[in-house]
Amino acid sequence: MTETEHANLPAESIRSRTGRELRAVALAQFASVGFAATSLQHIADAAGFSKSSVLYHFASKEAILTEVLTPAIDHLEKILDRFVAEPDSVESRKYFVGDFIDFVLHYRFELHTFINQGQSLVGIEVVDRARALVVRLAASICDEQASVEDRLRFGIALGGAAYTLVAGMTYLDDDLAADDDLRPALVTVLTELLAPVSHTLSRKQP
Amino acid sequence: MTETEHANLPAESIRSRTGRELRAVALAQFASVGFAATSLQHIADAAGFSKSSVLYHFASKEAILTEVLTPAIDHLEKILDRFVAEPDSVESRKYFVGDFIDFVLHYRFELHTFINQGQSLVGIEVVDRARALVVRLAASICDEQASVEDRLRFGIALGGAAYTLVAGMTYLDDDLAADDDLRPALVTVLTELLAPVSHTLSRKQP
DNA sequence: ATCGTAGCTGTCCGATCGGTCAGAATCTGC
DNA sequence: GCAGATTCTGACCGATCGGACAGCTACGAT
Repeated sequence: MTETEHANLPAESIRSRTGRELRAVALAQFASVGFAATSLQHIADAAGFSKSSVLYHFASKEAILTEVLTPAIDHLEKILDRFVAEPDSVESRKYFVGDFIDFVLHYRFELHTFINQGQSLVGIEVVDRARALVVRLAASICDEQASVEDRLRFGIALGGAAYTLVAGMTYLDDDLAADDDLRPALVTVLTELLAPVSHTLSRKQP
Repeated sequence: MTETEHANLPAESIRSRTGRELRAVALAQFASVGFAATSLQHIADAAGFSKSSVLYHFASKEAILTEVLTPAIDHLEKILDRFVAEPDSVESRKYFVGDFIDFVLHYRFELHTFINQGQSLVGIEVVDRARALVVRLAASICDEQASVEDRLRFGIALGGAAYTLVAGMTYLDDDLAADDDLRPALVTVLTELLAPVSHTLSRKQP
């Protein structure tokens, strides 16, 4: 954002600025140490506010999670809807993989949160919605007669991508890489992983 | 275990039987809902004992985690030691992937626990030991000049396998498959994922 | 029968947690 | 400047947590 652009924008309200900061801090903590291990006090401390201030802006801890995850889940739903609306083809597969990778790169922390903690967060509406989307995603990539290997390929692609962009970063000496470097590599690896699966697909879940 | 074998074994002591049951229940819960979200009371309820009984058998919650994870980490260390002790070759790689897959299949819940919750459990000695092993594993598969794609391949292989055998099972209609079916599929997929990496390796970490 | 020990339990404790609420501080529009 | 609204805060609450500890029961050895 250049100085010129800044001058043309309305000043951000305190409420939306504080809310934005709190959401960012919360998401980072949910993704790194988990929802259960993230306390409101930790979020408050990391953002430089009081716990009461956190609760002024969000009705509850769960409400924070909902606000933090909803944009990602909305987006996933959108690209999945588009994918299943088209007749299955190598082209539509390819297009979807591209969409999915952009999604993963953009919403890596959200993805990591609901993928790796989904089981402990069952019953929370936004997480249940995410889980339903994953089931639908699985069904659109692997049909009911999918082989063990196909299912593994899907699971490894999804879980591996979710893991390696977030948790995996803590195991390597450096940050993983810039998105510009990651994207082509992800395309290569995920395309390769899922390529055999595409040859066995007989139908797509609507 | 046949009846004959049973007759030749000393009766299991109450202590070791109770301890075994508690460990099994704890591991299942640590892997499914996470360490932080698993309470001693939950473990006790699931195993049919009181919380005090849990603490009679284990000094603390952390002590349970240590006892539960140590066998897996010992085993991972062993196969990794063996791998790095040999000169790098396609053969030793192949052998290691086989060892690793057996490890993953046998210790899937332990792996899932320390892979996906490592960050929230930093500072716990057994987890730090596991994390150090993963760093060492990464270094033995990817050298310092590893490409972005190689690192991704490693991360997706590790994180994906850890995820799909545990959490991934909750997203599919059925249990994934028997180990006899899983193993060859894992060999295929992980070998394929890591095959390009093997061609770029220049040295192994001792 | 008696004693010591293993195994188990309920009660209690201090700490932490998510959340409530009243009040103070700051901001905004007139 | 003033009043009202917004934002922020500290004190407090009940619930849950990991863990300490005393006490009970059952069992095996003498």
